[in-house]
Amino acid sequence: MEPFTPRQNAVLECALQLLVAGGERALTTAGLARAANCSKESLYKWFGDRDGLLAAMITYQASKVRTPGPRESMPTLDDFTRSLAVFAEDLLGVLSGEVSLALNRLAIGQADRDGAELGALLREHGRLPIELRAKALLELGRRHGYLKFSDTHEAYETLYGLIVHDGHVRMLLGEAPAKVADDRPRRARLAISQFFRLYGQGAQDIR
Amino acid sequence: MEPFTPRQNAVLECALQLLVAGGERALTTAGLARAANCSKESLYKWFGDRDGLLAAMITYQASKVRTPGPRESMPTLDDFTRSLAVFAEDLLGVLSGEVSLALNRLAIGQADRDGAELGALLREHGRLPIELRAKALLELGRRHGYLKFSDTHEAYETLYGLIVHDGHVRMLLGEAPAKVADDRPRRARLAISQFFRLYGQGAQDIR
DNA sequence: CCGGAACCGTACCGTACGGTACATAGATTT
DNA sequence: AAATCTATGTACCGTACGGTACGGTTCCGG
Repeated sequence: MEPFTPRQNAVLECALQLLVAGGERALTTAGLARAANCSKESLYKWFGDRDGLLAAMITYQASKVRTPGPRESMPTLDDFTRSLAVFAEDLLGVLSGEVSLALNRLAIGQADRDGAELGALLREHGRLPIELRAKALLELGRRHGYLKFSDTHEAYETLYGLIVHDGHVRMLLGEAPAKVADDRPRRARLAISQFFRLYGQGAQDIR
Repeated sequence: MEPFTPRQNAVLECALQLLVAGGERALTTAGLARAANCSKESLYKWFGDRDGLLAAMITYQASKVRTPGPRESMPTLDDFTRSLAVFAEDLLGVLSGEVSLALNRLAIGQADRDGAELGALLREHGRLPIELRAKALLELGRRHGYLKFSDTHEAYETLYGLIVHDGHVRMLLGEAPAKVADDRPRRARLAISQFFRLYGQGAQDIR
């Protein structure tokens, strides 16, 4: 939708860097102009507004992350399980990333102003792609008879909860990501194992 | 140390109200002084600092919430299940409360400054009591033979994930609590049902 | 009745930041 | 070569807010 120019991308990258380093308070228009060797006037010309800049940062960051669609070949149950584990580790990796945390903090800190525009943006560009990818994966598993569920969304939310627990909020509150996302593979394996016990073939559907 | 005087409590209550209504930006010292009919000088005398005020707000709010210890009588499995469901609904209720959301947003918004003091405070006074209560409940269930697990913390985190999913972050990002905590009892029942399938008696422990 | 402590209301100060204006320098077009 | 467009850097403005100072008032103990 808004492919920025390379120059603008560089400025946005710089802005993300500032945000990660010092939080929102460190991201001032003057500071960004100085750090990125551009003028404040250009900032306002390009992004219109400080809020516009923040929004642009989110869409820019989202444009960097690509969510690989599931490879269609999914022959064995073992492959499918591995795919789920990869998803789980990816999810934990993304959520514990510095930039992700900084942007989420930013959006949450502004969730009261103007209808939570940034929050909506973050949900749409950040969470939705992940959600769609996971749901596609789940339904693929169901098609192959590895999973059994009637409500895809419910299954997805359960999977998310089993993987993340309350780790995301704890990290957002300042807990060290290392402490939360520690031993990511183990945690991913456990979550997937639990998920299979709830939704795997052979488990009766919940009602 | 922090039993505040009634007058100070009233001021803190007023501050919470301002925070809920308009977010952090609406919570200015001058505005609070005006709304609470007190002087800025008193604010600084009592709380030392704006950050001190924010910290006081958190401890004050925490002091209002009491977590009932589990009643020791827990004869039947049905009673225990009901207790778990009550915990689940309580948890969803607390997390979707206006004041809780506002304070979490506040702490997250400041999670970059001075070692995330507010975040630590929130974890200690807000989440820890809930965690302890839940763990006590879980271990009570294990003592009665209703549950089977080796790692209490792991079981607790799983329970938390099954109940909350990513609803907390979504609400923090501005999604309507009604949309997330909608149909709380159904969601609580589902989560407890799933939890029993993972950790209930008759389920082999995970390893 | 007196003196002091606590507190209110207001005024004030310094500063930081969002946003605008302008003067200058390269680059691109005509 | 002249003109135009774009971008930089600096200077500037208005405002909002954290923090402090001060005069006036109420309340309480002696």
